[in-house]
Amino acid sequence: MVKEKTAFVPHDCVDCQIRHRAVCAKCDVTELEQLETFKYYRTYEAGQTIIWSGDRMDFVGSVVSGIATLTQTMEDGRTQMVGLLLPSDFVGRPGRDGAAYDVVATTDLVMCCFRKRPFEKMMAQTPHIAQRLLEMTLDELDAAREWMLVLGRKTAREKIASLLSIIARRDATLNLRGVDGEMVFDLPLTREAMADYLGLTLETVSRQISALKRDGVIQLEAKRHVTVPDFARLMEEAGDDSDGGMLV
Amino acid sequence: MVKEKTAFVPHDCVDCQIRHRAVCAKCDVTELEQLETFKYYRTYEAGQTIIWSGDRMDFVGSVVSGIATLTQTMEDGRTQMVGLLLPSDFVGRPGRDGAAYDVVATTDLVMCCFRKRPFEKMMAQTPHIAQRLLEMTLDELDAAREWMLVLGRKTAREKIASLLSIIARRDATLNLRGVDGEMVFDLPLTREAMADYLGLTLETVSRQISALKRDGVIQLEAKRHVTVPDFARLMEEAGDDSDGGMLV
DNA sequence: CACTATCCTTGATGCAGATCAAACGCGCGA
DNA sequence: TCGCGCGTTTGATCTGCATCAAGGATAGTG
Repeated sequence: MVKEKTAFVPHDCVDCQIRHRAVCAKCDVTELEQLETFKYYRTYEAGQTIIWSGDRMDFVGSVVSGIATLTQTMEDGRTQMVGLLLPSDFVGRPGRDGAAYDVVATTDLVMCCFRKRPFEKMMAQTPHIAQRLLEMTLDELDAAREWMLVLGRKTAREKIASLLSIIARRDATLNLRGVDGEMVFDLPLTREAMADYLGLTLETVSRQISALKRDGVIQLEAKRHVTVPDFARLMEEAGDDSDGGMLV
Repeated sequence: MVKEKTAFVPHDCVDCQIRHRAVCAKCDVTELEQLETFKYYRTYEAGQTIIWSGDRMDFVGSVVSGIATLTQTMEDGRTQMVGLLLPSDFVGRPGRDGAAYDVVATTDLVMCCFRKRPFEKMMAQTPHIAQRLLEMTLDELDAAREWMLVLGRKTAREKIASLLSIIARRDATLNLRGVDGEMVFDLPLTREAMADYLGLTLETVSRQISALKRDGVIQLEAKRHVTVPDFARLMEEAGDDSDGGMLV
């Protein structure tokens, strides 16, 4: 891991990269100005825990850049990832003081934080914020339910293919590319993190990735760099119907 | 199944049983009156499908009485339950036209429906509704994530114990009883539905229930009537920490 | 009353994925 | 340059749950 300080530029909301997708997406200029009065930025290094489950939270916020995971852990150490936080995703729950999950940065990460009390107060008065947060939460709920099908009913191979197709699709949207033909991207997760996401062991993840590679569904270089020659094929392997099951 | 018509009394919002927990919980009298202009009731029989995945939805609504399930199905027939709808739970997603899941009544059921367009329009103008829906959606998201841990990391025995403890706890809150010592309730689901919830086969569900009975964790009469002599013991079997992991 | 349909239980067997174990490759610091 | 640590791969073996198969209990029906 390169340890030089990531260049970090706190910025105005007006030219924020995640502005159109984050909680503040619907806010007008006045509302943004109000938000900025209790806004601050924080950076985290790859591997750093951002929030411990059970901790008191005094902020909520959005991921600006980087990737974080949301995980639950049982007493005996079994862990399950329950969410993957990408740029623009929201962290924290207005109206609740304790954190329900561990949040860990898997890459260097920048968060746009809002002090919790003022944010809650503003949310009560600003329908735009509550409305946007509702949309985002409904999307997350759909994603969680999609994931329940993966966890409950798919085979190890299908699970891996599902994860790859999600990452590929997300990466494509983020970079404004289409979802067809050849796709190339980097895995943002270790084998262990993938296992935690999929309810598998890291050995099984490794084996199934090797199998998909052997069968020509994917190619990979340097363990993390993936090429999908035929996305439809990957979708088939995931057990999804061809259109990706995306709803409007 | 007794086929006589369930007595059904459509009623005013003011004396509605689920009023304080449903989407309309925060509405004042004026808002309730407005809601009533595009409200109607529908009844369904046990086993009836309320909504087919992919169908166009022209209403949203709340379960008034009875129980329904939310399920996803893969092309080859594998199914996963992704939600259990109890009285006061919300059905449908404002802003989306197609249904994402099958909704099936597992008992006779009454729904309070709102025509979708007027509801969406009112929601845009009535912060109370969007705020309440946000709270409810956040709760569902937490439940879904809790369930991801169950699906991804728990053993069959733990899964069954988890399901039983959820039903027991929910039943206790519904009937204003405490969560300690002996608890008695009826299973609202068939073995097959439990299997679909837990990502198991119905045979495994049956075996594990028998095992829990044999080990004295539960007693049961007539296949569906459950007595839990010691709730803490059940929680242990579920692999949860003793307090039930409930957050404020 | 037998007849049928559901729902449930129990048994025998097989297999997908967990577990245990070893070793590889690469970047980094000494 | 060597060696160490981490992420990863691969192999051997074990096991929890699925699968296949049969039969029991209960309620509704002709």
